[in-house]
Amino acid sequence: MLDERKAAILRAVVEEYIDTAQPVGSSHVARSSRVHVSSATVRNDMATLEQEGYLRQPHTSAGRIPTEKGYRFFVDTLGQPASLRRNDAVQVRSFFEQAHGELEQMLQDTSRLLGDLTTYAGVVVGPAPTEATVRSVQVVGISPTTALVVVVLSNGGVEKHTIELAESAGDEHLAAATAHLAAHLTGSPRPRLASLPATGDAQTDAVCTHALGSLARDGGEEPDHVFVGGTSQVARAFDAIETVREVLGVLEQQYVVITLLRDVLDRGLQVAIGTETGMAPLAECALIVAPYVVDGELTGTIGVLGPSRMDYPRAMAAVAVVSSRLSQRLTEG
Amino acid sequence: MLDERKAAILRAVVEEYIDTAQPVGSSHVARSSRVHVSSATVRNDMATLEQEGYLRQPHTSAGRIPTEKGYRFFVDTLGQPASLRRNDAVQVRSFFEQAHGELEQMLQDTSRLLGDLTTYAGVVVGPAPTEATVRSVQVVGISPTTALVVVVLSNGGVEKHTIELAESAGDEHLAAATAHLAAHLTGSPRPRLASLPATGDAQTDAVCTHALGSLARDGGEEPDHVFVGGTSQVARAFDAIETVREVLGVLEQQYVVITLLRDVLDRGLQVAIGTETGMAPLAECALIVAPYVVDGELTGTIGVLGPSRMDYPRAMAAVAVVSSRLSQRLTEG
DNA sequence: GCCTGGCACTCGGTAGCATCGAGTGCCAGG
DNA sequence: CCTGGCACTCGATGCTACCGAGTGCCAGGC
Repeated sequence: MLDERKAAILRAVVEEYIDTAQPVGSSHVARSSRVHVSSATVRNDMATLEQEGYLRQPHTSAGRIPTEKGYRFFVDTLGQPASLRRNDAVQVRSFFEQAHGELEQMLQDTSRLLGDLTTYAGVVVGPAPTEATVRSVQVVGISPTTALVVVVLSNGGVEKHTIELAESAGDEHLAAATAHLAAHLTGSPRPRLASLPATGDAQTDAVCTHALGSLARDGGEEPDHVFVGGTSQVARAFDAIETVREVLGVLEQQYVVITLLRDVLDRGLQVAIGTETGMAPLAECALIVAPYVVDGELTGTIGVLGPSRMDYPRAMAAVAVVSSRLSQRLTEG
Repeated sequence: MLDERKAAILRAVVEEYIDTAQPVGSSHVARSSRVHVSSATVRNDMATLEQEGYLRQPHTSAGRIPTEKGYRFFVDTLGQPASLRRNDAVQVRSFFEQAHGELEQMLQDTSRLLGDLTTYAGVVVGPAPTEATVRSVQVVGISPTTALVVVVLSNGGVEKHTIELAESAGDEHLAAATAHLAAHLTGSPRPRLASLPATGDAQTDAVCTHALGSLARDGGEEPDHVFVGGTSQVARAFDAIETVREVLGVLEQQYVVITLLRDVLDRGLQVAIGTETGMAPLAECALIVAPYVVDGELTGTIGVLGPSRMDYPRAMAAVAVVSSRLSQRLTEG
């Protein structure tokens, strides 16, 4: 479609623009080592590239800026994926070596790691709790009339739900309920809506009903956890404060972020540029996503959100490495 | 200290500046209904107020802007606390009526509520886990060589820690460890570093040691949870993008945020203005804090971070109401 | 003695204008 | 088909003039 020289010129423009954020003129490209033709020739080719929609001019007598199509071409023809810089690789390694503690905390930290590596915003969507099976159920009394239902899932996730008991239930009822729930739920998928056979004891049954109800209610609609790290990077990545506002506004809406990442991934994309994200406020952004996998099962998504003039090779390398290391870390336990 | 008229003028300047973000001239103040003197008189008083450090001029021949001392005076003489607007009150009420589910999720949502109410950034510091006593301990096997230690605390918090077992321990050992740990830890404060008497079974002891070690390690240094809502509001509150970057940078550092709120509260302040926060990047900010209380015990802190020209009455009302409703909600279970 | 109207002065912001230069499109020649 | 050359465009920069909101100060009046 594009001959070799035009492709090289386009690539040079994209790279230069990513680097400087300034419209790129023909002489810059001509001087760049890759192309050995005069600036006049570059001008002609650039005019063609503009006609074909890869470049655009902010105004006459200014240099060129890549369009979405231009970035898309650049990304699609990147050749073999870049590897991380040495420093970044060290940072990733040491992060995962010392990562420990709660899953949520680790995912939160991972989003921050992504932000640090790329200087854009890092996003991590937690494992979907509904896909795991129940490993353990326990009802713990907190006060005379409240109890906590703690459910441990096979993927290492823990859910807790506060339930209120109309009349104070004794410890023996809680214990009976724990046993009853454990007997019927362990090994099955996380319940959304279900009922259990009666135990014969009214109080115990009441506790079980409350517990199940709370599991179904909260879990059914409860969104997956989303962690966003490096929001201040967003303010650094854009000059226009209005853009910063819009992007931060999007990142604040957990549900939107989840949907966004899912959609992009579902369309089989690794990179979504500008309108490809499907969100108007992200017109000047690009999003890089990758799934992560626990025990061979696709569980969550990570991503990086930056300006469309982001350093794609570097960001893609970072996302790839982090998703693979995260999968590995979560799989091994 | 300040005679009645000067105080009124100062208040008028502060209010006008909060409203318009423009330096306030003497004629504006004179026209404002509160003061019935000529602009010349106002000018004289404003000159005095400037000498005494309550106001400053961005440059000669411009209006006046409040200094930190000016804001401080304004806040200190606010009289009886404002109450929420009708809409806001409704929003708070409905929020706490439908609040349910996990504690973390609720605190997260609360930070967002604070952001929405005030149009600044809302901050919630979770209950300190170390102050609670252990209600229940359970060891659950996840894979042959990994297990999850789940600890339920008396304040409704749940901690989980992944531990890796050198050699695969059978379910019976996990059960024995659960029983052993439960027997010795239930009712005591969350362990930081402790050892248990041996059970006589080597494998069970190994599990217990791992579990305790992980509790001590992760919990000891693990910071409290911090939730920040409404970061995009920060971008709306300041014109200078550089300020936005700095403030967002601060809000990203969980540890810094915790320390900040604690410090302010420890100094007995309800409002910290500019340098009173003790943080250079927050020179143009103001912070409103309030503790919240569960079962009569001081557990966490909420706050609002905005520009020093924030709408203090409104923000203070929001923080007061939310902290009280949150306390109530958490106390009743 | 304090307030007020009046007046000269300051100085940031805006508009108009000339200049500069990076960049373009196009053309004729090798 | 590439290239050097040339006329042209137009945002950015710098300068000047001007406007007006705002100030400080002073003299007069209640």
